[in-house]
Amino acid sequence: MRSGIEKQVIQYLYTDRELSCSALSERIEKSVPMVMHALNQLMKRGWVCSTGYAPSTGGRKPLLYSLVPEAQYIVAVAMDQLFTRIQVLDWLHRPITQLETLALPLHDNEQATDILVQAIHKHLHASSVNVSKILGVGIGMPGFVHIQKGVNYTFLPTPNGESLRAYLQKQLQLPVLIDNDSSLIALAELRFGMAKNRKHVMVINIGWGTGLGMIVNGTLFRGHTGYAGEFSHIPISENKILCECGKRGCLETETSLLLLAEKAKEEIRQGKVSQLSTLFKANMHAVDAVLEAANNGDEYAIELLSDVGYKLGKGIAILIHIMNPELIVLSGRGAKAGKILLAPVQHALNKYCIPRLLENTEIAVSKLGFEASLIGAANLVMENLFEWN
Amino acid sequence: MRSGIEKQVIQYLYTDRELSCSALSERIEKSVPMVMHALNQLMKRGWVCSTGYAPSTGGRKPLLYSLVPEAQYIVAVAMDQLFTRIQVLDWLHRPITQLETLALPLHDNEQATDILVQAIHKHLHASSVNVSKILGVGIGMPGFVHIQKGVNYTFLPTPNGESLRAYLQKQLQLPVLIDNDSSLIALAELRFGMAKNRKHVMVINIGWGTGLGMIVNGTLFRGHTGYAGEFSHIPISENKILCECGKRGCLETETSLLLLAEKAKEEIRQGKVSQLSTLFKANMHAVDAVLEAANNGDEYAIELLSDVGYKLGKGIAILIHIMNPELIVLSGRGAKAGKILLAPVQHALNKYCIPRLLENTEIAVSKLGFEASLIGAANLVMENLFEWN
DNA sequence: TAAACTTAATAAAATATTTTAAAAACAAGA
DNA sequence: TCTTGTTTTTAAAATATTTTATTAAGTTTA
Repeated sequence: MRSGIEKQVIQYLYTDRELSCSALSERIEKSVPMVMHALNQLMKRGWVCSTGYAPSTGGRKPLLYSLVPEAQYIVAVAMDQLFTRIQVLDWLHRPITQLETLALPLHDNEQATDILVQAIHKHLHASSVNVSKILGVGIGMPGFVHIQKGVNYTFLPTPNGESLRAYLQKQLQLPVLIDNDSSLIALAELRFGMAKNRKHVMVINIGWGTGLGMIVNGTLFRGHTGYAGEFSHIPISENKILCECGKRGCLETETSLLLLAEKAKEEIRQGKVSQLSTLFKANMHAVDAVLEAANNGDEYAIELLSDVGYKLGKGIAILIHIMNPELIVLSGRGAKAGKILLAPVQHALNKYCIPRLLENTEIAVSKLGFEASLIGAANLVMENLFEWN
Repeated sequence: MRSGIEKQVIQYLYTDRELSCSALSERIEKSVPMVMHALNQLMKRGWVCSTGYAPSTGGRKPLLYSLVPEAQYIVAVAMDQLFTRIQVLDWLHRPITQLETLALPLHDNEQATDILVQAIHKHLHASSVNVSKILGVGIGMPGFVHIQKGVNYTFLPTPNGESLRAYLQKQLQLPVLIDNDSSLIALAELRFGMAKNRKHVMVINIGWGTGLGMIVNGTLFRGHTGYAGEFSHIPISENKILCECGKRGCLETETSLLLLAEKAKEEIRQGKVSQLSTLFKANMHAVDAVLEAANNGDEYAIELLSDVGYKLGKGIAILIHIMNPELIVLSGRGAKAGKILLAPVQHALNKYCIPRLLENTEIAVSKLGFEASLIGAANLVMENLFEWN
């Protein structure tokens, strides 16, 4: 990739699908002749093609360009503490292989890394994807991920302390990029979701725990050592419950869906009346059961989620005071029940936020939903295009 | 100012005092010939001069350049809720006039703006400063300041709703820049203090209240509508004390030095033994009395400040979790007693922070101290050089 | 103490990039 | 329908910027 312009053209076409030469020129802030040159180079390589004319806006019709979707593929991997999803996507996020979900608990799991490698290997072999067309593998994972070093300090250990990224790269014989799951969800929202073209957005990853991906000045914010957004462990609660992190009073102890599901199970056992009693027996994770029951209007499930929403809202109030974002996006697994969470979150914000700050902050539920993690993983590969060795 | 390079040369020489052409070239990321040209232009104008050779680092000695300190002056104004300081500074921050401090309470004060105007007018007249050499007036002030609009929504009202900046500009017949006081303190730390050359720094403005200026990605962070860093009103306390902002449980209710002084006065009245009983009678603000007593080793004052420090530390723990900064600077009026605050802050951080985050976060007391506000105000003018109309 | 290696400053050449000009394609109003 | 004003595209010219080469000045090593 000679010119930086070519790279930018690819990235803009990836996020915006179809753009004219002059539109690209404005975005990249380079002259039309230079962008035209880059487009011609990319067309020669077969990565870009023109896709007809856009309607005139008062003058000559602009010729539109877009990526050739099937020119290159990306392996997107979205991991959480319990499940891992794998899928090959093209440049339009269209699935090339069927989504594969495997149960892969990461906690204290020495074999996790090798299971992951085997799963990706098998996925690629089972589907007859042309491996030479694969640009790279993007993996979103929980834990303290150091992206420069390519290390995950929390999960997915490697033999003899090699960096996870290097190990995966060696095993898979493909370029591999890893990042924190919440960061990738935020990235997905920034490029393709509700945070698109926004500057300051907080994306809440409502999953087994509570994650945060921060968009600051239009880019993903990582902080000094890459661990910014440790939202779930801010000391805020007086409940004294011991958190996984070893401290007490973490926000996570009040908003974790995993803990909520435990509580629900216990109360159902003690005779609470709810749809959940049957759903819990179905082949479905307890958390998903609660989310589904709430969406079906089950009073008890709604009550449980509302409580989480209110506590979350108090945490978000802190976030708004410090960051003054224009938008808060509720995303991740819990976005399925986003509508139900929205009201109590808003309620808490009204109570805990200075009106001048709140009035300019929008609260929304992700439209990408649970797909955000996969899209973010794919996007990670695209954003780091040709920067690996 | 024709070229953007000239502006950057001025700004780098302003913050770094003396630099060689090649050092400037590296910083500005422009070739040596271009920077040389800009330097020559600026020397023709009499704003820049060469100041001898630097020691060799293995080859030819570099010729150093710096600003001509007395070429232009800046009026720096640092306001807080009770006092306003005014001083004319040169390009080396050397005082051209004597520091003037006037009591100017801003709360519910309709005349505040005109008093400010008159004070600046008088200050400039009394000292015989050549007004044509004044580049502009930089003012740091508390309240919700919207810098684009040049408006302060909290204090300093203007007749018939004109923007504060426009009004001041008209009245003073000089370019005026306004900004939030805590932001300017952070800016001062970034350019001349402990945050220099750092990327992610949180500067705590310990004053009558508790302010926060945020350095993110090496620049001052303002958020969506410019009010980022409303640290003091995060809902964190269970004390239920009604805050000025109208909410209960704000951090400010636990860390405000003004409230602390009130408490001290009350307890002294009830017979508490302390140096404070005599200091309170001196011609000194009660808050300064507490700070001084603490520095003198007064047990009661230290106890009061330690309590504030611990509460503040809990708030800072939240900040660290969200922002993952490399450095926290305790600055502002309270920095005088910074050493006393440091221990309880550190104590709270050890208790409330995830070790992995804390181990990469330095906590320090500002060396600029109370001067930061004036330096920040002057710097505000320099950073917006030639951008006004 | 001279040769070899550094770094800095300047001038000349080469390259990169933008600006301008012109042509093509289209819309809207007279 | 023709004219005028837009916008896009391409080519040519002008400008901006960097690269290279050269000279100058200094340090280090043999």
